[in-house]
Parts: sequence; C-alpha cells; structure tokens
Amino acid sequence: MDAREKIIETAMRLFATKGYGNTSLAQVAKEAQVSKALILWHFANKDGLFRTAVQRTFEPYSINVAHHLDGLPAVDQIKRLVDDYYAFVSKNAYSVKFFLGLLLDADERSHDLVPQLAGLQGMFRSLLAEIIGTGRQSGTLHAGVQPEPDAGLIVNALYGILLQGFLSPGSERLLEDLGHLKATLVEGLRSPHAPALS
Amino acid sequence: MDAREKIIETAMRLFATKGYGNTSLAQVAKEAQVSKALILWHFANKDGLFRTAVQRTFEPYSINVAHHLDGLPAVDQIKRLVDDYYAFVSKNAYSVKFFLGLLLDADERSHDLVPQLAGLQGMFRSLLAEIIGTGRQSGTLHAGVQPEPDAGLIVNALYGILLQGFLSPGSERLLEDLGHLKATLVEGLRSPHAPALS
DNA sequence: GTCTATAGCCCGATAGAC
DNA sequence: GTCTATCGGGCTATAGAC
Repeated sequence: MDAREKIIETAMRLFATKGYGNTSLAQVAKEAQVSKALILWHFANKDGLFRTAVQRTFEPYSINVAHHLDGLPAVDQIKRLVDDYYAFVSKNAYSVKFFLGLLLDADERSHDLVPQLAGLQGMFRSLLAEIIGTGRQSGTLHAGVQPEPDAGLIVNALYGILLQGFLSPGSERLLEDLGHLKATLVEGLRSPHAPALS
Repeated sequence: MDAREKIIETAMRLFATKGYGNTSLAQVAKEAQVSKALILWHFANKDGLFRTAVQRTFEPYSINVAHHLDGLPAVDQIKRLVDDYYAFVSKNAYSVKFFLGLLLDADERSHDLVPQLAGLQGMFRSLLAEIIGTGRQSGTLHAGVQPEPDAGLIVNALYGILLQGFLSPGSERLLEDLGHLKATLVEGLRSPHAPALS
C-alpha cells in the first residue's frame, strides 16, 4: 500500500478513537510504520493531516443517498429508511461518535464539517417529509399528517436512540425503542382511521 | 474569594469550553491569577483538578429532582416536565455540551461520570413512565398507553431536539419540534378517544 | 519519497524560599 | 498558602543526507 494511504488510514483510526489533541504525529508514524518527517512531507502540518482524515472518514456518509424504495407503500418506505439509518449508525458507530464529538467542539477544526453534517441531516428529514407528503396525497396516509413536523419527530426520536446508545452501550432497550418508534410514530401515520399512539 | 475556589471556577469554565487536552495549567493559573504551583498544591495533579471541576459542574444536575406537579392531570404533568427539561438544557447548554463530549470520550477521565448521567436519564424516564402509568389507571390517559415505551419515545425525541440544537444552533425549528412533540406524542396519550398522530 | 537528527517550544510536576 | 525557578519530557516542525 501507498505510504501516504497508510498514514491516512492510521490517522483516521487514531483521530477518531483518541481525538486530535491526544494523538501525536509520533504515534501515527509508529503505527503506520513510517517516520514522523514523512508525514510532514505529505501533509503541510498536523492540521492538514487531520482535515484529510476527516474528509476521508466522511466519505461513506455522502454516498448511499439513493435508495431503491420506489413502489413500496409510504409506511414501509419510512420503516425501511429508519432501519437503514439504524444499521448505518450501528455499523459506523465509531465514526458517528467521532463526528458528534467534532460537532460539540464548535469553533475548532470542524467548522467546515458542521455544514456538511447539517446538510446530510436536512436531506434525511426532507426525504422523510416528502414520503409523508406523497403518502398523504395518495391516500396511503391519513389526511391529518403534517409532513415536515412529523418527519422531524421521527428524526428526533432516531437521534435520541443514537444518543442513548452512547449512554448505555449494548443495552437491549435500543431495539425496543426503535421498534416502538416504528409501531407508534410510523404506524400512526397510516390511513384507515386515525390510530392511537400506543 | 478563596484562591482554591477561583481555581475551580476558572477550571470549570476552561475545561468545559476548550476541553481537557486544550486547557493547560498555565492558562488556568493565568486566568485565575495564581501561580501554576498553587494549583498543584491544592490538587494532586491536572487530573485531580479536572475531576473536581467536573463534579462541581454536575451539581446543578443532581438537585431539582423534586417537582411540584401533584394535582395536575397527567398530560399537563408531562408537558411541564418536557418544558422544564428544555428550559434546563437551554440554560445549561454549555455544560450539557461538555458532558456530552465526555460521554463520547468513553474510556477516559469520564468513566465515573457515565453512570451518573445514565442514572439521571433513567430517573427522568422512570418518572415519565410513572406518570403515564398512573394516568392510565386513573383514566386520564387512554387504556392503550404503554408507560415505559411511551416514556422512552418522549425522552428520545427530547434528546433528538437537543442534538439538533447543537447541529443548527439558534434555529427556530427547535421550538417548533418541541411544540409538535407535545401536540402529538403527549396529547396522543390523552384519554377521551384515541387521538390521531398529527 | 523516505530517512535520522535536532531545534525550539510548551507542558506537567517538583524544589525550595517566604 | 503562595510564590519563583527549573527539570525532564513530549510535542510539532525543520534541516539535510540519501
């Protein structure tokens, strides 16, 4: 493998797990089996390496926007999105944690990442709202649904589950919460007669 | 003021805003107008100062568990709790951000804080579940409510709004989301006839 | 492109006077 | 309790050989 690539991949792992301040170039060099100087030949400084690693880590988040859920009823489309979301954050838990940490740092090296994350979340929310709106028009969902607020509520509940995952890792309650979300918030959108919350 | 107190308060502010790694004892000393050596006379090392500052920052979270919402209908009790929660995190946004960051660091200096936070969230969730359970028994809420899962859903939605607050600070959508949460998730618990989601 | 060696800085922590 | 002075070490970044 390219030495530069090995440096980037090592940096991705170390920055994501230990943070910027607690990761030294010496450690990256050691684990990537190169010299410190080589890192600074490929990258202007530690910050440059960090930014490259962040963008590389973010790549899997940008793709996969296109889903193949045409033809399904609105409720099933939403459930599919919810499950896809949960699967994605479960699989990429370590980088989700990383980005969340960067988000909280606010005024730091992450100032160009926040808009990217905000855009991503906006797209997800809009996609949900669009599905709900279409379902309302087609009569699949009941007439009283409010696409934007209802989509927001689902997204918020998902984020809450994400947060709980960090608070109580491995708890079996996460899947229960996810199931309850689908059983009430999503099922509650369904048409026939306005369904109950529980 | 006590020099020790001034050190702690300065440390609280700096650690919370810039993090552990990016806050040096020299800076704490400078802003607290004492010498570095004095800090290390009062505290065994930097870590000791940090832990003291963290516990002090956590203090406002422990109190105020007791609310005066006896006598109100269940739905109003829940709305009151939701509003209290939102008011608290809005007022203490900077320390909420701080603790959330510590939570994400996982295996660090925060290992004794995680149970405290988890306990706090468990209490909030249990309190909500208890109110829902009592409301169901008394007939204020409809018979189909499921106290634990429904409480979890509300809590998750609240956490999601919290997260959105960090993603899009100052957005007017936060209050809209909070309002929609109360209008659907909480109102949906109400007894008469099973209400719609939206 | 990749290395060794080192400059120069800031850090946490200690010693010891007052 | 509070200070000044300083030590030892790790850090980023550079110089320069190959």
